[in-house]
Amino acid sequence: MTSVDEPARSGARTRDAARTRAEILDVATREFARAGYDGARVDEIAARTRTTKRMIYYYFGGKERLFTAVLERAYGVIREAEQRLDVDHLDPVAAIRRLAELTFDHHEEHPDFIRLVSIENIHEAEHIASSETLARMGSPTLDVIRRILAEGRRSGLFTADADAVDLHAMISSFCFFRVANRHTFGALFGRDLVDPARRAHYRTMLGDMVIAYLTAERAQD
Amino acid sequence: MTSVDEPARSGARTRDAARTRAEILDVATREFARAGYDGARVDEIAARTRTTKRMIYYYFGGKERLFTAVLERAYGVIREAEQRLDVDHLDPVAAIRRLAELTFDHHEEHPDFIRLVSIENIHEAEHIASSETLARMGSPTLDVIRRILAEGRRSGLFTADADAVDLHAMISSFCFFRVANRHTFGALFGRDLVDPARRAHYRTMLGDMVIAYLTAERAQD
DNA sequence: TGACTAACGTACTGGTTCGTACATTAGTCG
DNA sequence: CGACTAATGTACGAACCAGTACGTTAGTCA
Repeated sequence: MTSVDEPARSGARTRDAARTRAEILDVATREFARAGYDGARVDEIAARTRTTKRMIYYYFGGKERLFTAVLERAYGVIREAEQRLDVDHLDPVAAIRRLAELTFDHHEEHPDFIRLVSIENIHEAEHIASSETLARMGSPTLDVIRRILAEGRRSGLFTADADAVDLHAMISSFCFFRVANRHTFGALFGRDLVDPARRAHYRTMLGDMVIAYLTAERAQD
Repeated sequence: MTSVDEPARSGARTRDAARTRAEILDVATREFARAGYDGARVDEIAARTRTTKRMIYYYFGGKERLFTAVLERAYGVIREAEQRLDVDHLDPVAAIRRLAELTFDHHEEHPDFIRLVSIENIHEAEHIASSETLARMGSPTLDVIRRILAEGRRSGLFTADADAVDLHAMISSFCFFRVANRHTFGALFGRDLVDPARRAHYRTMLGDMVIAYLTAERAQD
């Protein structure tokens, strides 16, 4: 999540539309992630920016559309990270592991993003549905997974029945749950899934799980 | 989720504390699951029961404590299902599969429960933390998993490095994500994870994944 | 440099929503 | 059967909160 520049030359208030917009988005991301859509307060967002509530309506047109803009930017960040990934030089096993680790790392580093996705699901993805930006934004990862799976199957390493979208769901499940549900899981089972001391363990476990699934022999359905 | 009895003998309004309480809980479960904690409306819950808002405060003392009561009952339902499970007669591989399928089925059949857990995580499990009922309520599943893993290791079927809590997290991840994130996942990747036509596929995939992980050979850490 | 517009601020409103004060009735037990 | 209490209903208030009407200033370009 790109953050806003410094106070813009020594105290003197300057007009800067881009900066104001970005600052509102930054603060709104935190506020929506903190309290959910209905729990978030437009006044609170305004108070934490150097501008006023009026500007939120001026630039975004309302709470609903502000939330949509927040989502668009948050998804944009992970899409960028995915596009930067290069696994063409790796063998299929290492490539899948690398890809899974990218998701693992991104989710861990962006808990606000995870919370926003949870919130958006409570609202049945209505904001995504109404966003052209998000509709157009495909997933580079899916193409990468497809290429790796094809190569893995060709070389006889992977079983034939794995689907790219399913595999993406499998990887995301583990990474998402660990961050999204750490509070209830911790409270009920007494284990902090995001404890730094166990980070490497879970990162390895994820790769082991995916590779085991892809390389296991099993009856075809 | 046990539902409330029929209109209580032919129209005539009778006083029945247990029934009123249960009816409020039923309706509140739906309302909180529908809209989240802050999105839920106490007036709306009252309107959908045969009693009034006054009763909600009379029995539960407030919105916050009503939500806690809703959580307690929802968790109680899955704990009951877990306790009914009997896998002692199965071999370790079949037993783990059966256990995973129980979670899979329960999550699919109780989307409201999944939503409540998501909502509770947004609120950082504060209601669970304040509930003695939930604190006392351990997880029977964990004991079952421990027994199966021990048996699996002893017979040489399973690798030594699998932990019961981790395995529970792995199974829950997949089952939870599929239901909780179906909206955003569907909107972004064009696949409905809860499509009945794919139900058997994902149910098998879950078992395959877990068994593959448990039976794979890998370097010890 | 003056006019024009994008960017910004203040103050307010109308509706909503949690919670409660007050009044009432059904069941029960001595 | 009369008194007592658990259970229930009505009406209202006070705070909150999304959104806006109205007014002002900074930058820019002819």
